[in-house]
Amino acid sequence: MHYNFKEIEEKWQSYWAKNQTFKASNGSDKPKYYVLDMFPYPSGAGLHVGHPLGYIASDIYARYKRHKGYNVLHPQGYDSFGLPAEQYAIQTGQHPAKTTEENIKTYRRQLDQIGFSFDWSREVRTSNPRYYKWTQWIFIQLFNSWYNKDTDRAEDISTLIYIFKKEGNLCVNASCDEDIKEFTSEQWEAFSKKEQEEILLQYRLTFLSDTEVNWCPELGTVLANDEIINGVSERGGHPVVRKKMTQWSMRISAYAQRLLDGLKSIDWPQPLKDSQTNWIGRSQGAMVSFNIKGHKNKIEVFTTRPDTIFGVSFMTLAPEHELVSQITTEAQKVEVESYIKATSKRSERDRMADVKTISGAFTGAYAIHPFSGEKVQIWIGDYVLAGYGTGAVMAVPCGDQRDYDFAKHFKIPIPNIFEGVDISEQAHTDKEGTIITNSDFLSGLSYKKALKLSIYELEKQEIGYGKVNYRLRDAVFSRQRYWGEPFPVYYVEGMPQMIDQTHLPIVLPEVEKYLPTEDGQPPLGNADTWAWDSVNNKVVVNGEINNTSVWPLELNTMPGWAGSSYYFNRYMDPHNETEFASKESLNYWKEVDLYIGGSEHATGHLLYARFWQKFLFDKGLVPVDEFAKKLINQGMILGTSAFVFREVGTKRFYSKGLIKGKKVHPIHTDVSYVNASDELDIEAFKKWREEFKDAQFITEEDGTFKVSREVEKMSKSKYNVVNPDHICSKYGADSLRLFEMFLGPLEQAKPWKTSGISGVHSFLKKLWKLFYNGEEFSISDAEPTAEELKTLHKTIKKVEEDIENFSFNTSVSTFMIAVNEFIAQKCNKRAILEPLLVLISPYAPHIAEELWEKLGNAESISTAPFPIFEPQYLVESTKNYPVSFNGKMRFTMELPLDMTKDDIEKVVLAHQKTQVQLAGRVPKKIIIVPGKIINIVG
RNA sequence: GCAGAAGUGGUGGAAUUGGUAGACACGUUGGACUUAAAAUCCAAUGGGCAGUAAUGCCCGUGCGGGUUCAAGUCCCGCCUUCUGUACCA
Repeated sequence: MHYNFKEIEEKWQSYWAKNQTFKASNGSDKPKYYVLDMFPYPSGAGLHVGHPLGYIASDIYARYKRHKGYNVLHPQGYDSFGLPAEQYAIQTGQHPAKTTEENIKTYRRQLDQIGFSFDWSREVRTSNPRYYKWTQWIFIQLFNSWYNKDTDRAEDISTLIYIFKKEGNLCVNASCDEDIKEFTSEQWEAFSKKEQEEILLQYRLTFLSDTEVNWCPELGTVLANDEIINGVSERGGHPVVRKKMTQWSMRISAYAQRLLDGLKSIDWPQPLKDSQTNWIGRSQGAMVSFNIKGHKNKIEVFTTRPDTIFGVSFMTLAPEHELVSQITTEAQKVEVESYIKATSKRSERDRMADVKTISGAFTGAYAIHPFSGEKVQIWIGDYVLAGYGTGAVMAVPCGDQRDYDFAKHFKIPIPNIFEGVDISEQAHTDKEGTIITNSDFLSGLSYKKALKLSIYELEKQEIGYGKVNYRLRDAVFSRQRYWGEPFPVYYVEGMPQMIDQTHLPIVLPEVEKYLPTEDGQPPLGNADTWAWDSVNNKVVVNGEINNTSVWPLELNTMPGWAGSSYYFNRYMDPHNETEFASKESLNYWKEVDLYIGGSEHATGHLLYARFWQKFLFDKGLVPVDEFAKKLINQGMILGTSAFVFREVGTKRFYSKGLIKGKKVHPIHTDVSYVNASDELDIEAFKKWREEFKDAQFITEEDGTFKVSREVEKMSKSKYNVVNPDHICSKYGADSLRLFEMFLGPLEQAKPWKTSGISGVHSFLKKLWKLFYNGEEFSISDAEPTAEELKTLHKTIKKVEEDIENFSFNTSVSTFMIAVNEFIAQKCNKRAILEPLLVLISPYAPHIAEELWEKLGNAESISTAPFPIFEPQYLVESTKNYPVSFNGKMRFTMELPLDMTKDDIEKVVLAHQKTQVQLAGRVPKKIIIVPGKIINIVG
């Protein structure tokens, strides 16, 4: 009977669904294991073969852990809020919920046909009100919290109010806004309710503020830094400008140090940790304030090199710096203003693209060096960024290349403060091994000592203080979009009020149009029923707004990362209506043991999720402060594009071998019209491209027309997308699963070539045939031979090691070797093939279930115990030694493993081939590593 | 510029602590079966040289050095590609 994968796969997929085979329970005698995939955004294009790669790997691991006796949680869901559904709604008027629902159906069908062992009873969708109720709830918790630096954790806002009442804010050490006024307890009590609210807002972990944001006019929304690539929007490639807006922000900066420290405790890929470390951007240094001659204002700067403070010969402010207009002298006014005008015109993108051109202007003002009292010129220049540090730098041209270039360009003096260092060509940026000179009390000191002493003196003379600075900015949390979580917020006299959590969820209102309103309000501004009745606690029509009991609701929605920042906790208890997850379920599952997903989320989702987890931990809402113990980034699957060559100016196409010397133009052709030997189906191509239906095709001598191949990112526009549906219907899900793993190491980017799938497909056919004698299912209960046991146990050993190391590609080879050997041994013994099926079952579960059932097992193979490796079957008595001469292997010799070195030496030297190799020479040295190698030197 | 990863046959890729480089596949070539095709099976397949042949020799893991009895693997110096990030004071 032949291997009918279609029938088998449908049969077992419905069996698993009907019997809820993979349903996990919150409690078991077995140890727990939580395997998670990054849940997908259900896009309209459906899945291509690149998407399931990580899901297959995690599924293999989850199934393996079940065989190993674990209670495995392996859920799946959808990150279903997002821009594409909204864009589609703008174009067609179709409600995003409907588009999303349809896309999810496609995704589910595609996922189901691959045979994943997901526990679908726990599915979550971020756009479902029953889910985003808890997203809104967490937002409220953040609003009601502040970060106490003394206890180094988030605390309830009531503890802050208590302190304010008791002693004002003078002794409060909090992560908060920078421009906070000091007040006493009496002053606090004297503030109006609104004033108190305004102050508290400066401390809350989510807060409203006027921030410079990345505004994308084309998309009509704000973008986060990680949504911008090279100065344009990640989605659509539209220009992005800076704009001031009142926005919700998340005080992630409060957690900067803990986010950094936490990286040490988690097993995540080093490149990913590095990019988070970079993104957080910790730098240690000092704040220094410089007095300005003739002004009472001071210029605050942050520097990592206070040890070089005597090398300061000028200061540079960002053109946007607030002091610029105040300090510029009459004489310099025209020059400074025209410079500011010129730089503000330059887009962010121009500034980034052009870092070589040096530009700036002198303000005419002077600062006073805090130690030497000398006059220091104050310049403005666009190499200083308004958004980093204080927007001003103390320039040390001898120690910083940008300062050096600026000084050279504007002929500003470059004093040298490094002993014995030549700075005539470039700045000296090395710290180690350099001695400071010409620096008053710092002269003669090394970098380390000078650094310490300079900070000590700054603090003693109250000129500055040591400080740690982070590049990490607070995260803007408002989006001017429709298809996102609404905020549980209404406004009373402009002050935000949280809706009581008992009234959640606040459900997204219906709108006529999904575009921003004509007066520039976000899309929710189009809603008629979007006001909060604070007496009856419900959403009512806008007409009822009376500013006494009915108030306007927030018009922004939350960003895409809101829903994905805690979903892994929700899977633990997804149907709970009273908590986002019960204490018991959280304490049982604790954290994700294995998380698989793409590295593109390094500084987005994976940072925000860690932030929320730490916050929830501080509030005692989750038991651990890192949500994923181990993380693996699966590599991208690339497409193998195909090109045909068209002669320029004609309708003639030339086969790949004939283009030499001709003027041809490559054109992408759809990869489905090309076979494994790179031959084009000309008729199919003509049909596909109407304009070429009468084109001429010049073939090779053998009559074939060959295309040229190139590896590129898999994308619709390159016609190189391979749909898993086609693979499943032609070869089956088990073949797809095996092949995706066989392509190469999980974490590596690798090209897809459909032709290779015949290898794994014929492997499955061979496996099937092991159980059949012609048409008859035939299995023997005879005792296995030593050879058969050896093959089985070396396979068990290798496969187990490979899975533990996530080396899935090599275990597929191991299966092939095993099956090839069993065929050679003509083995059809139950004692061998039954354990073999369990080994293969995580990879190719359908065929394994079918043969397992045919062997007479009543229960699904999915919880059958993993075979135990027994080393005794691999014990060898002899070794086929490679015999090398001067390191080059010449021949092999079969020798007993218990032979002594002396005996081996004697036998080898006596060997006739050894005599031939030596050709009369006497060996200088003989290296014998028992069980490994023999090397004769001489 | 900075950070990270990687360079092995025609292709994807194997190769515990340094110990027989190219496992396993794809592709290619030849053969068997077939009216034919598909499917299946068998054989060969890193490059070069010599030999009728068995076989033998030389060269080979990006490049140049080094350590070692022995290097894809370790050390030093380069080159190239990919990914991320970028005037971060």
